Amino acid sequence: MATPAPASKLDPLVSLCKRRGFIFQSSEIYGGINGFWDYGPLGCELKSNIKQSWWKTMVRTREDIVGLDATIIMHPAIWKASGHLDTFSDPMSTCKHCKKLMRADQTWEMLADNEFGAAMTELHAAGAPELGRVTAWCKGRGKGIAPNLAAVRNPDGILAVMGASLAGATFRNFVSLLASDNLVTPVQPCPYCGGELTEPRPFNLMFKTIVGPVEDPANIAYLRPETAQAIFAQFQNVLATSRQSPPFGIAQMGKSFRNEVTPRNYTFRSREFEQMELEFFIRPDEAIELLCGRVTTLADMPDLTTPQDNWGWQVWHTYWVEQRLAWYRSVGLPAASLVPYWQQPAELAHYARACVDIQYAFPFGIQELEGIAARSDFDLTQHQKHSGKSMEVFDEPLKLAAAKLDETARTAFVERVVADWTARGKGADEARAFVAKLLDGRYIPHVIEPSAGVDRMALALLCNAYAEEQVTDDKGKTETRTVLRFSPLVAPIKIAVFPLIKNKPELYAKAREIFGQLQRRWACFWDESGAIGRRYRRMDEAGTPYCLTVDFQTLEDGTVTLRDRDTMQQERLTVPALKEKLDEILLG
RNA sequence: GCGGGUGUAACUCAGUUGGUAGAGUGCCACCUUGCCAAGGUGGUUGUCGAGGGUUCGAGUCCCUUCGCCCGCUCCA
Repeated sequence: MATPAPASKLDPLVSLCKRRGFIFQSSEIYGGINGFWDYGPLGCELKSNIKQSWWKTMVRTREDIVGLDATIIMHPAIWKASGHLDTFSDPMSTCKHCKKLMRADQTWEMLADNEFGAAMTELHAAGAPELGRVTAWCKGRGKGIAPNLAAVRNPDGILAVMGASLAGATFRNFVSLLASDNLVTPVQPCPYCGGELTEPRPFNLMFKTIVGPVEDPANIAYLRPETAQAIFAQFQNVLATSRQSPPFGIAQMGKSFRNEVTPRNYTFRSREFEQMELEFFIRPDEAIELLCGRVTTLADMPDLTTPQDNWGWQVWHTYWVEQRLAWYRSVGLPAASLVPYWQQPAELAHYARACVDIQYAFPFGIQELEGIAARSDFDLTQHQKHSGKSMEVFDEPLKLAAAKLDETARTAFVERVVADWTARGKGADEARAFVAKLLDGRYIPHVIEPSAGVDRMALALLCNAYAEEQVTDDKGKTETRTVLRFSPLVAPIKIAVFPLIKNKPELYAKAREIFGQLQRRWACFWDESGAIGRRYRRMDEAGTPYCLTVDFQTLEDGTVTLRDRDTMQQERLTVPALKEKLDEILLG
């Protein structure tokens, strides 16, 4: 009867993370709090290295992306405009029988779409439903289709009493009565099994707070559920001050908050988490056509290494997928562990033209690290509508290009765009207004959004790095060596410095001197206690790629030994040579 | 939110029919040590997840609650 709990595949890693100081449970001394995690001494270095690498790759080493650091709490209207206030706060119901959770406002629609609903419609359509037919169905097919419907569970008892009230009932009332155990109060039926649904409960996935000391509903604000909206809200300010114009991007890292229904899988789905997001603003394809004559699409098999003026949104989107994959590889996730997933058209949000998830093969399943969405001009348009402020850019080259068109070419272009838009289900008036602006050099930029999770990346790196290996010593004794094989680029500690023996003052002093030098460049760790082998193994568990040991030969010729974490081999080299070597490796 | 499992030292775990908590590892100090969890000596650690109840007495039995893990919903 007592089935043993299946062990989590993450358990050994969770244990190591606590033991070595990577990750602790938040508020542990008070019993913890669900969905929140703290990063200890090694964990915060790891996270910091991830973020630094991202920032360097995305912002510092590019001329077309600039940074932003916006607040976590913003004007609540932002979340109205973005759609979060509506989509993040659906009332939900749970079926008391089959335990499924669903949006309360969709239960009737779901019912209408399935076999259960069809059967109900048929029975109800008889006008004044005949008890006999209803009873027959409940005793027959109903058992398979809606096993938890009250009338199916107790057809004779319930239906006998209920006959009168069923006559003349509306469809919903009819079904609701059949779902009712007490025969009187209609209950919401579960579209999956006919069971009774709970009262709709508000499910707000956004954290609410109050701005100012007065606890008044008028002062309600939200902790941001994503960092990206601030980028849109500050779009015009950045545009005006950064001397950038599309194509260009705005990058931001920071905390976000979601009241997740089920925080699970260690830090993977946390309620407070950190994101690294880019909004890369591009010209609409119609503008590219005016500027370059035609739009480059994936069908042209473009070279994706260097951005080109004639790229359309599709090429930009794929470019960013490639760029992001390259970054994951560069910080140590093997290409084979990364699984890009192209969302099917039916899965896309209504505003998205394409979305690729970059997934990692976690021990608990293949899960998303980053989503790269082509969001068209949806977000900026929303903010323009809600704020009343223009989100357009003025594009001088575009205006000049448009001015060169003669009357026939101009008309042809307009008609082509209108035809294209109406074919995609948009209004002709809307299309004409867009073209008119475009010919004047004005448009709302489209956007490609690579949005990555810092904590998820940290977890992926930990999972990827974790290894237990069997090592056999000189005496033939075999034991397990636990090692975190981080790329040196993200390793919390880059190099540890040991005096071979601590009770020889000259040796000790020399080691301290070298440690002092190295510390100015990299995250270093000093360890003088215990045998040398033990110190090496301690650093293996911390994922430190190099250990430097100062011995008696150091005093003679200035060389030290450098021990490699992965091969456990040593090489002897001078301190300047070592600095050069590490610089080469750690510059990335 | 629902169901199942689980919670004892920093980590891994033992703890009998209820009788007042232990092992290994780690960690710290000293000695020893010329390079892979070496040896010796000494030391350190617990609201037994929390709260309540039953009892003369609860880590152990009952109730409540919280966290974690495993399954249903979410997508950074």
